[in-house]
Amino acid sequence: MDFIDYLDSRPIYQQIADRYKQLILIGVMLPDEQLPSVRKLAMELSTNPNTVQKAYAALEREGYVYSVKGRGNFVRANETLKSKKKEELKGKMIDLIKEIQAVGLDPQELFAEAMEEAAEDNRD
Amino acid sequence: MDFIDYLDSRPIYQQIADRYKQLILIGVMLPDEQLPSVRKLAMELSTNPNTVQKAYAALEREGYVYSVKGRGNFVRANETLKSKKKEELKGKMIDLIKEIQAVGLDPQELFAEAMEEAAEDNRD
Amino acid sequence: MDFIDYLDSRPIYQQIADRYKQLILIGVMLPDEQLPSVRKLAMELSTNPNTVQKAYAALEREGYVYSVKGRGNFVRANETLKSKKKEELKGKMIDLIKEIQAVGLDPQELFAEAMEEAAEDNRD
Amino acid sequence: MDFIDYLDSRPIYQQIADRYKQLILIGVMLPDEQLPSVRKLAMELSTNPNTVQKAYAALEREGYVYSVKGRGNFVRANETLKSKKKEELKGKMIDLIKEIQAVGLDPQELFAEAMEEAAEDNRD
DNA sequence: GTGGTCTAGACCACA
DNA sequence: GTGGTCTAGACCACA
Repeated sequence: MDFIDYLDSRPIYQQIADRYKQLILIGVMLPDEQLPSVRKLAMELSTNPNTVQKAYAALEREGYVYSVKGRGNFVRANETLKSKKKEELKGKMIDLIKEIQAVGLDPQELFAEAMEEAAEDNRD
Repeated sequence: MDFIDYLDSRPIYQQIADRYKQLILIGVMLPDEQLPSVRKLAMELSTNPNTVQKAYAALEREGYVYSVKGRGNFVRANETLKSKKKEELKGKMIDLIKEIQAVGLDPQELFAEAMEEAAEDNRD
Repeated sequence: MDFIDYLDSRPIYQQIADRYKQLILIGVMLPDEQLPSVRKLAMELSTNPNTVQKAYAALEREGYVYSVKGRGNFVRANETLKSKKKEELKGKMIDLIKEIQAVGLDPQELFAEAMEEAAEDNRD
Repeated sequence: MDFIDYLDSRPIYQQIADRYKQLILIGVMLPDEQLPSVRKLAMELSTNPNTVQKAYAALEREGYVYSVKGRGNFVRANETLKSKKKEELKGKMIDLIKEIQAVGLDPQELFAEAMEEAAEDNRD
């Protein structure tokens, strides 16, 4: 259950937030389901409560969860979340496409090759 | 000629390195051509010489330039550079594809939409 | 009858107190009418009795109800209540007006626009 | 220059952020002007650098400043900021209007009285 | 020097 | 018990 990767260049609070975004978007965590308490998750991940707090604050700010004082953090009904995440990912894809074009390569070809390799990785 | 964008989230040394990588890959800078001296470029960009030094070090480490003590930095023959850059970009693309799949979206569809929007941006 | 909104940023005890203030001010609850017991209301709202207790204490402190030991909580005669609430709201309005002026906007114009939008919301 | 008010119910980081929002919106701080460094402002306000950091992070997230690693935080060109702030304030005004209507008072009348009193306060 | 992240630990409001 | 804020102090990347 330990999903912190110290080799990952993303800061810890970001990894935690990203992980929960994913769990919410794919429906593993359902609306109004409670997230682990700040302290409990900090213990489980052997990290500092402040770090978890920072992750939860980001999740609330971006509309993934709502926080009730004295009760805990809960998953928000995710009406628009998926399309928001899609826009975010599309933005990343556009940036990458431009970077590819900037050095004179063909995005379509590179995408196709990457899809193949990604499929191979998944088979492992 | 000022190619530093302070609104860009990449650190400055990274922006400088990326810019020269691009110039070399697309052939604007030719093999054995000399890069501006650290001091001169630092002046031109009104940035810290340490920063330019760091960018040049990165370029050398990644094989884009070679450095001659007391003479300066020069563009390497770019035989294998292009394929190396391609691998780097493919790696990024694979990561992004996995992120897209992780939230249950279709990479092919998202790529197609991103290509359209990137084309629109270029028309501006 | 459940008037707690977990998406509301106000703490729960505050929401309960505000709700009763409103019921009393508009005359739905009449002078000397008894409020539900702490336990009963806590059950109805599936919340903590401490929370209801805190709401009732606030109502008493602000003069909306009086408490009789061993009997319960009762609505106070609302002679001056309405004008007190009005002063409270006017205080909030003054703060908001000052905040609007502090950034160089026109309170009158903003108020007019807000009134229109509030009317639209009510039509829903 | 000390703009922290310990009697204010807003948290310190919020007060700092609000103060700079105001300075930027009314044009006291101009685009690309540098904010005091995190450490320096913390010293000036006798508060903790983390608290200032939190305020600056909020300002960046909301588009008021941009942050350059190793250089500092700078005011962003405020094209859309003013209209964003206006919407924020209008939202507050709408909430307040609804609260006024909920207890059967007349928002227009209360607004007029508040304007008068706000004017008196300013004369002090 | 600059900003950003993190730990350890305290304290408060709230349920 | 819960979340939120804050202090003190360390450490890292970057300019």
